[in-house]
This record gives sequence, C-alpha cells and structure tokens, in this order.
Amino acid sequence: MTSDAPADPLCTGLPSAARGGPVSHLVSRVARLHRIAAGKALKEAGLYPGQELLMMRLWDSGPVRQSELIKALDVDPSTVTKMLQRLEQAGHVRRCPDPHDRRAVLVEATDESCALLGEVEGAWVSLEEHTLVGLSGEERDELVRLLSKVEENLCTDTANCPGR
Amino acid sequence: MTSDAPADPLCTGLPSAARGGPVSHLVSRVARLHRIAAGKALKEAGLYPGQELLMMRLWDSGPVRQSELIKALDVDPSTVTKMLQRLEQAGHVRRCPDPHDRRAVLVEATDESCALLGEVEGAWVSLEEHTLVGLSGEERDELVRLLSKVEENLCTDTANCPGR
DNA sequence: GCCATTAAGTTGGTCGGCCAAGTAATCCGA
DNA sequence: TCGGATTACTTGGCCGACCAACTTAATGGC
Repeated sequence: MTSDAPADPLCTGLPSAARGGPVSHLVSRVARLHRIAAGKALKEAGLYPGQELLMMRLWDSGPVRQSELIKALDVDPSTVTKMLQRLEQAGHVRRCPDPHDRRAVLVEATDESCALLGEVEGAWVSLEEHTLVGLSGEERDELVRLLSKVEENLCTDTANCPGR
Repeated sequence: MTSDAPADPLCTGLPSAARGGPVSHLVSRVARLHRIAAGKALKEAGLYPGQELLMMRLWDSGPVRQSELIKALDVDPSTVTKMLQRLEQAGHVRRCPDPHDRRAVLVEATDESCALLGEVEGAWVSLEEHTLVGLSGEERDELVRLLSKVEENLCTDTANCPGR
C-alpha cells in the first residue's frame, strides 16, 4: 500500500460479469491449462497439441480420405488442410490423389510416424493421469458422464455437429 | 484388413491410441465446442471469445496496469499486448503510459465499451445455461467441484500458475 | 553514484481453429 | 446429354495463445 491508494487491483476471483457462468469460466481455463500440458507431453514426439488426434486416427485407419478425417475430427476442413500441410512437411504424413475421385486426397501416416505411436500413447496416459490426480474412480466416471452431457448440449447448438 | 476393400472408415468413437485418455479427449472437444458457442453468443457484441474476459476485468477494475491484467488472466504477456492492440483499434479500450512508471501502460475500458457490459453478461448467462441444459443443481455443483480439482492439478504442472 | 538485475511490454514467428470465398471434379435429374 | 447441385479441398484472412528474443525503464547492492 503506497501513498495515494492506487485503486484496488483486480480481485483474484471471477470477474463479476462472469459470475453468471462459472462453468464456462472453468471450461476455458481448464482447456487452456490442459492444452499447455499436452504441448509439453507431446513436445518430444515432435507434435503440437491437436496434431496427435489426427495422427491417432491415421494410425488406426490406414490410408483414408481427407473428408473422412474431417468428419472424424469434426473440425473445419481448412484446419485439416493446413495441419496436413505441416504434418507432411514434417514427414509424419503422406498424401496422394485418390485415383477413384480426382477431387479427393488420400492421407496416410508415414512409417517413421508410426514409431511415434507408442510415445504419443504414453504421453496421453500420463497427461490423463496428471489431469486426474486425486480423483477417485467414481469421480472420474462422473466427470466423464457430466462432460459428455455438456458435449451433447453444445453439439445441439444451431446444428453444427458430426453425424447426430 | 482386406486388400481392395475400401477400408473401414474411421470408427466414430475414440481413436484407439486415445483410449487411455478419455477425459483429455472430452476436455479438448468440449472446449472447442464451447468456444464456438461463445463466439456466436459474443458476435453481436463485437467481441471474440477470450476478449470478453479481458473486458470483464477491465469493467470491474477501472484503469489498471497491463501487468495486473496479465496476472489476472494468467496468460502470456504477448497475448495481452496483441489483444489490447485489437481492442484499442475496435474502440473498446484506451491505453496510456503510466506517469509513475514509464515502462508501464495503463489500460481502461472506453465508455462505449461499457454499454456492452450488460450484453456480454447476458451472453455468458445464456451460454452457461446452454452448456448445462439437463443437468440438475447437484450435477452442476459436482461439475464445478471436479473441474476445479482438475484445474488445480493442471496448475501444479511444472510450476506455471498464477499466485498459488 | 554506478552497474548488474529484474520488471514491463513489444515484436516476430508458429500453431490450432474459424469463416468466407473460390476452384475443380463428380453426380443427378430433366 | 447437358447443365445445375453437391462434394472435396484450398486459399487468405483473422483470432487467441504460445515461445523466444529484444528494448527500455526501474531497482538494489556495493
């Protein structure tokens, strides 16, 4: 406290206008922290958070059309395009035109990338564990249940969900 | 996997390498959907998701140093710099040098921006409600409790949390 | 008083992610 | 058969968010 009282600093809790949305606030915050943690866990695999999910799909499926990937990840097509460009340049992914449909592109994980599978899997396990430290089995189940409900709610927004 | 069979498309569930991290998967997904919903809710206020939290702090506190804002939002300084540049250009924010410390910058919400307060507050309330449709009061409390625990876990990562 | 430290912001670059708009190929109905 | 949907991507632009490196200003020990 100095001379002329420099105005109360920002209170450490929620901003008052956010009082009406404590869960929203938590979701943003948790998501950001989680992403940072994911980034650290994936760093040594040479992947950025987000890319691992794309690679996982690829590892599961083998060569697949880009449109399938887009549907599975449920993200914007342009996002996938750009991610793939980077992943290709990094040597994690190979792309070639689909002979049966000249519009389409077939995507495939490279052999080298497959070596990362175990590493990434491990990163996810430890990320998950780190996220859930101190939560009992029931609590974890409950969290999954509640988040799934929330997911469903957010899906039925103004119609922008995958298959549903 | 048969030779020429069109290959099973990506299964609709979790990628197998992500089985070890169901919560992580849900967190990413929920966060993204939530952000999209927030974007829609904030659109007519002329704000992008993320900016509203900064503005809320500003509306709460009055003129404040940028460093306080950084601490309160717990976000990278450069992120705040860029957000403020955009918010300033949009007329939501005013910045001036701190007379007491020539390194520092004082930030303040403009009068026009204050007109948005109610709108943003409402957007948050309806976003929250939309997020939590179908959850009972107890479930909501439980979700907050569990997410708070997760938040704390993710904070104690490799030391990168606000005050704690 | 002076110089090394630390604090406060900024710049530049990278990523995921969105949207809007555009191109190219396939499909489908008249 | 032919021309209007529809599908499949791509490009460009913008935003939040991170990190690394840099400048400028205040501080603290000697």
